[in-house]
Amino acid sequence: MKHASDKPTPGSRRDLHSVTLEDVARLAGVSTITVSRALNHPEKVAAATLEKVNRAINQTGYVPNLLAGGLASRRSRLIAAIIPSMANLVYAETIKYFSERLRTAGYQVMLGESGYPQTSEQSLISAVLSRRPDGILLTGVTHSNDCRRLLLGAGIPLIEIWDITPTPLDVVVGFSHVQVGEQVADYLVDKGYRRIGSVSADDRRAQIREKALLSRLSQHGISDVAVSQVPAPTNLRLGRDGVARLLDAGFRNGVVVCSSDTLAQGVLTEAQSRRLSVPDDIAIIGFGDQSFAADTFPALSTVRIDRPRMGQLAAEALLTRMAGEQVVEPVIDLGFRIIERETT
Amino acid sequence: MKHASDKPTPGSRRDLHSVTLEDVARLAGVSTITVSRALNHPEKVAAATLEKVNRAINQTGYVPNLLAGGLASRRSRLIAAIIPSMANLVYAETIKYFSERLRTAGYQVMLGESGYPQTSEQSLISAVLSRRPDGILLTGVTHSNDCRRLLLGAGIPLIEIWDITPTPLDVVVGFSHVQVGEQVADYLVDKGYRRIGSVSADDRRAQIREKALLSRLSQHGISDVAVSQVPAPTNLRLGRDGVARLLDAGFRNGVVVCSSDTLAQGVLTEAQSRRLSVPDDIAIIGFGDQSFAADTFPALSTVRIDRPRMGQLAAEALLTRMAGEQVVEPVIDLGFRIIERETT
DNA sequence: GACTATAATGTTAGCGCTGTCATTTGATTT
DNA sequence: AAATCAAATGACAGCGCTAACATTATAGTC
Repeated sequence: MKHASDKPTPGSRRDLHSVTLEDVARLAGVSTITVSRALNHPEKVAAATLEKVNRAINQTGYVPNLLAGGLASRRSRLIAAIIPSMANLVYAETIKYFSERLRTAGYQVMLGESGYPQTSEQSLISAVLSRRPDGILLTGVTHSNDCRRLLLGAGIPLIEIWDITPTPLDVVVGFSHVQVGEQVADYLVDKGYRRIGSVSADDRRAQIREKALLSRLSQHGISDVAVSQVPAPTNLRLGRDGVARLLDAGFRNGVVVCSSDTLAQGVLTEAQSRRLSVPDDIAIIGFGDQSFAADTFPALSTVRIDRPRMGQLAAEALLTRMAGEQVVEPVIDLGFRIIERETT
Repeated sequence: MKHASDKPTPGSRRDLHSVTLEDVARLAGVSTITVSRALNHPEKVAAATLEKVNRAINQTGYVPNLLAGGLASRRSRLIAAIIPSMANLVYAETIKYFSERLRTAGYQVMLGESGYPQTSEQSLISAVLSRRPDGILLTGVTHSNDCRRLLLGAGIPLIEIWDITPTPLDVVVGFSHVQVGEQVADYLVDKGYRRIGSVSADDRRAQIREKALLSRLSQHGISDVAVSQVPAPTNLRLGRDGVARLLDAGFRNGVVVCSSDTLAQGVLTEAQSRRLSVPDDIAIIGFGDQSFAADTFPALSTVRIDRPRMGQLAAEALLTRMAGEQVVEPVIDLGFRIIERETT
């Protein structure tokens, strides 16, 4: 028997929340299923009944229990989004648009961070799946075999983003990091740069871009590229330190390719602190076109990814798949654009 | 009997996941409750049985269903954290430490963003409560009456952060924004500054700091403070524009107080673009001591909030409350520290 | 060796909701 | 007026799990 103490102290196990559908139904003088319908399929309920039910809901302060609802209907209305890190705004923006679209469709997005080395991606995915999400958004296209098995086994729609692959688990929305590296190489050579340096994070996609950059540069006859690797996640300090190594080794009058705008801003800062003129003494190109890139001084040249669109398209694709339909084009290449501003 | 088609197409409604406790129990030759115990209270199960069960779990690829578990046990092992915006790294870091601690205790943290004007905080909280979290972290201490009612009615532990109040809903971990404003005023006056400007976001806590700043300054006999308000969330551009208004109105040889480090970085950038020397022509102080603050050029003076500690203490308090215990000190003032670097 | 304490496991009854199918009601048709 | 149909509502079972109690096996006591 639940026993009420005088004060509804939060944390007391006496679940004030246990206003259930049944309580509402009783008050409204209808059956529980009618209340359920009033909530989930109001069009199937007579207007007068609907009103009675709504009044009862307000009176009781009823808050539906989606654990129960999800269990019964096998639809949790939960979407899991797995990103490397919340601390990287590059992902945050995609997720923002993704969530926004899904929220309007009645889903809640739950975030999972895969960037923690302590917990394996495998156990993250397990934890996430135990909430029985209706769909999953994954950042990146590389997954261990165990993860693939888990994910595929869940039998729910899977969207991969931030990369592209001819063989997605289900649907992929992204762009080619190889192409980014190559086009940046072409762009820089085209602009007349011959001395080229790279400050790049050690994460997989940054490495792919760098590798593609280097290989394309060597096709252009440039093979003595100064490379400085820094650990992900990136920050101003890492950019400064990364370019400092290059500079201290004599790098000058060239362009530094950075694997993120944050790194690029660090490079810019270091250049300023050494009274180097940008882009004359040292040119810089970033990656991501984050909001601050246009507003640094001088304004940062970078590679623009349409992150809002990535989030929206991912959401649309997921919605389509969750409706049980096939997506017309399961591999969506968003492309990218080199934005020339003042640092190159 | 589950029937596998050739390809386990994700999205097909045939729930491959429906490996249940019962399947595992049958395979292991025990009852379902024993499997449940092996998972949740392994110390109560004989070692040999535990091994049998684990083998069966691996063989079947069983993934627990926390919707069912949560419904039955009335413990979802879910914590909701409500922050104004993911896009603000100031919150992200607190949340990071908060989540980390809770993860080790077996909880998952679900994020909710309250910063979206479209959806009311009220409906956000409703949505969140419908997942029956075991606890909630709230950013800020100001809530509408409806929200208070909802939150208190949920009967779960509530932690408020990023501010302080003598009357928390349950437990609050934060610091006094009024004190920040006052101490910054004292510090600047003490340093000899007499011309003072403010570039501040229009969010509640920033406004409190600004108000306290102004009122303390006027106690010091300084009342002609140039104020420039910008909309939250802040970014570099807003900082530049905000200070530009001040500068264009003739502000010079003074210090600009910013409501965030991001804004301060924008001010710094604008100063650079105008070839103003910092701190001589214009001094700057930020707020937050985000990771980049120490690495700008010149390095940014700011107000340090111990965000990791805020997250950890919030987690500890929540854990204590969820264990049914009372927190010794329900109002935890973390304080803050003015960090003098090179811009003041 | 009968008796008690303890550890290990099982049985039963829901948790709060929704899918499915059944029933009732009133309107429409012929 | 009987037959037909759609709209509105309800009864019932069960989603997958665990709390609470019941039972059985094992060890410890005198």
